[in-house]
Amino acid sequence: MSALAAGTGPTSVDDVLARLRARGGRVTNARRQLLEALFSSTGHRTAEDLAAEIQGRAPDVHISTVYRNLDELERLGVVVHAHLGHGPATYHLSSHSHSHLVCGECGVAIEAPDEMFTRLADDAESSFGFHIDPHHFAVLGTCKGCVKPTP
Amino acid sequence: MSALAAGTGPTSVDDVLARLRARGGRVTNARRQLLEALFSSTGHRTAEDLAAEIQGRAPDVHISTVYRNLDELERLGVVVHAHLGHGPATYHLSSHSHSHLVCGECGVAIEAPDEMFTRLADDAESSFGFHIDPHHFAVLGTCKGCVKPTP
DNA sequence: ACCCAAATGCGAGCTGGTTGCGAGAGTGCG
DNA sequence: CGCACTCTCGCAACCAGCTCGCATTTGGGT
Repeated sequence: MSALAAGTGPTSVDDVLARLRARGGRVTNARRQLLEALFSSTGHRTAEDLAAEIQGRAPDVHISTVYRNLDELERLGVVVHAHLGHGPATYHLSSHSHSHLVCGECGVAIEAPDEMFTRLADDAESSFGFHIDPHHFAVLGTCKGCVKPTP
Repeated sequence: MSALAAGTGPTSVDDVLARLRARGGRVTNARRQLLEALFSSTGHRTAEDLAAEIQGRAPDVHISTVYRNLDELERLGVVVHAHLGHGPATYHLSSHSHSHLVCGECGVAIEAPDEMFTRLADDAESSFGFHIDPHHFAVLGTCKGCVKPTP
């Protein structure tokens, strides 16, 4: 672990809002709603998904506001986004960050332990001086259940 | 290597055109141009890029035709596409297939030897029964030159 | 209570790619 | 060679997933 979250583990909605305020930011309804949506689930959420949940409670929070705030929270180190395939990006709290194995057939996303990547990381470092971030893009492949898809 | 290209190493434009014809497909100018563009370079080409080259010689080949033919060639096993980051997909002959390490700062794409992924592949297989395809999505990270970007 | 920068809602715009359609052109067959 | 069959093409419209400009609203320090 290194540049990942640099001591920025977000612990609660209020914690993040405080940090936002400390930075000169403001605590708005849209932000509180977004953070509540993010803290209330552990999974991979798309922006649209989050917007839909928020709009259930606060109908005129616009999706562009959701994008802007996800961006802002990402700059703050509170959330990260990852690409799990051809579809939309998924967002989650940086404290839940991990790598993914995504099945190209059925789309299932397996959360892989980081240790699985340490040897690849070492190799890339020693061969190319390249420091990998395995969290951002999923590794494509075929899952157990799809390995024999043609009946 | 296994499902990758199943004996389908394309050797020349005419070889592929013959295979296309054998399948009930037709040999058209757009297809010949596309194949020539693909065979004449080794790098990562975007659809737009290929279209531009083709349009230099055959101006009314439409980009949608390029997309459709890239698709078709992919189904044939002649080309593959890979995602090297947030931008457009890149296409190349399946015989040039390889993995990539892409720098999130400067965008450079390093072609990584497949052996670098064998241990990750083994781990994923034994832990999850998951068969990885490291060619399709690049691994993000930071390259040698960008590792100390803040002066 | 006042003020003003920060944030919002809204719609238009952008990139990358897909699709429906009618016209046109390869290819097998006679 | 010429016909017919159907594959493919060019085109424009469309779609997803974001992003941006702008006028308006609002949080919060004083």
